[in-house]
Amino acid sequence: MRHKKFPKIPEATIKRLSIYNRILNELSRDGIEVVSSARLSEISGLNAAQIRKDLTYFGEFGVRGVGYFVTHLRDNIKKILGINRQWNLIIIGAGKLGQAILSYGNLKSQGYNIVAAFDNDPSKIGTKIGAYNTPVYPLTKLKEIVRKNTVKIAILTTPAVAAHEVLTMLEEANVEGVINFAPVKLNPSKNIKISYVDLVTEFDKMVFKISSE
Amino acid sequence: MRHKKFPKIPEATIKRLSIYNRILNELSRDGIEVVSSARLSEISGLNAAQIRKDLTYFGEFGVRGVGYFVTHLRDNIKKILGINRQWNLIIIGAGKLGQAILSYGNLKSQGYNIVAAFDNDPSKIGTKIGAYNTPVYPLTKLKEIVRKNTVKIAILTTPAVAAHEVLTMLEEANVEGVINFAPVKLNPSKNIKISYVDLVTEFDKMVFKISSE
DNA sequence: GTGTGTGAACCCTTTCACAGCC
DNA sequence: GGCTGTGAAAGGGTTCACACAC
Repeated sequence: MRHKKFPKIPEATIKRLSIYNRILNELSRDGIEVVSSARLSEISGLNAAQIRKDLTYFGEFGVRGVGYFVTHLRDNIKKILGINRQWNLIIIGAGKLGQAILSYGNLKSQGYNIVAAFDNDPSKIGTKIGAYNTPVYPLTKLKEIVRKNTVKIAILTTPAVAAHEVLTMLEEANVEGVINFAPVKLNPSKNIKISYVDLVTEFDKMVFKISSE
Repeated sequence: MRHKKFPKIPEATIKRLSIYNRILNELSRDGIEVVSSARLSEISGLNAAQIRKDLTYFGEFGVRGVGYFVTHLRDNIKKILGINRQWNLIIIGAGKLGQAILSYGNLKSQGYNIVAAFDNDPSKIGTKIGAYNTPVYPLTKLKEIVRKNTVKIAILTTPAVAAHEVLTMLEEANVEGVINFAPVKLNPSKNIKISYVDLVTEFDKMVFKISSE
């Protein structure tokens, strides 16, 4: 309900806000207090007008003739994205990719807290894995742990064949969003958000770029 | 040089070709010989007209009133993308994420062969890591191994601070493309292709979607 | 009849150019 | 003077609708 007052925000704008947030964090760490859209353009490689337009979808954060105050803008972007607080996540599939994500410090430092991993491999259940010793549970515990930790987002790193079955369980547990690393289109029955991270297509795109010139 | 005869192909079309390839592989495995754009639309969730338009950028692969012959179309897409052969890759950064990619069977099965990993951690150098026992070398060996294996694509999974330094070395070794998992914009000096895989932005986008309704 | 191939229409996003404000 | 905010223009990509081929 919160942002429906902002109509028609391009998907790409959201992605760029996330990038601005990262850059502003770095500028803030370096003690820089004010930044212009021209400077942000240099750092990000994005068009300066685009940066200004992205920001004005959500308000007027800049000062004419001056620029943007770094921490003020950063804090506002965090609020807009909804990342001005911790998010509890779970991960389904404790294979290699799952373990890599569990150990990925950049998520932790951005407020993403993976509270549990799920797998059906009996040799994994009951152990703690990854850099932050995340406990591994069987999928029968899914509903309970989602409720206890108010988990809204699940990361799916199972093999493709298992993905749909897991999706049904996630829907039953009232998870609201799934970040899907399995190379299959998911067909959610409920109003659940799905996003796709597809590594093979990234490699294929790179091969095309290289091969086509 | 090969595809410059095809003018102005949307970036998104290339990504979809990769998806069509995956779906056609599955259809082929299931013994299905002919498929219509309507059926591909059901499977992929993409608009049928879009699918037809994507394909006609590169030729006329279909038969009116019939559809597309699965293996014929699949083989043509592979040729268009340049994935009708093996590609030797290297990975820089033998941390958790690097190891996960090294062990990711979907890349292997699509003809991506990671021949070596590079890291500066002395305790890793000389060992073999991941599901396919990939050898780990110091970065001083980069040029030699790239040349010996005709490597054109590198995967970058170092921490952000190291990324630029590594990029320079990759340029000197005449690598043509970099798939960058480090959360920094790279500024290549030579004509090297860079693509970005940014996990944190994916999570931020999902949080926005969930928070904004 | 059926399903592709495709110009035209539509829609969305980016970029320009400058008015407006510090 | 300098930099933001923003209508207007340009640019790209998607979808429609139907002619055309089997």
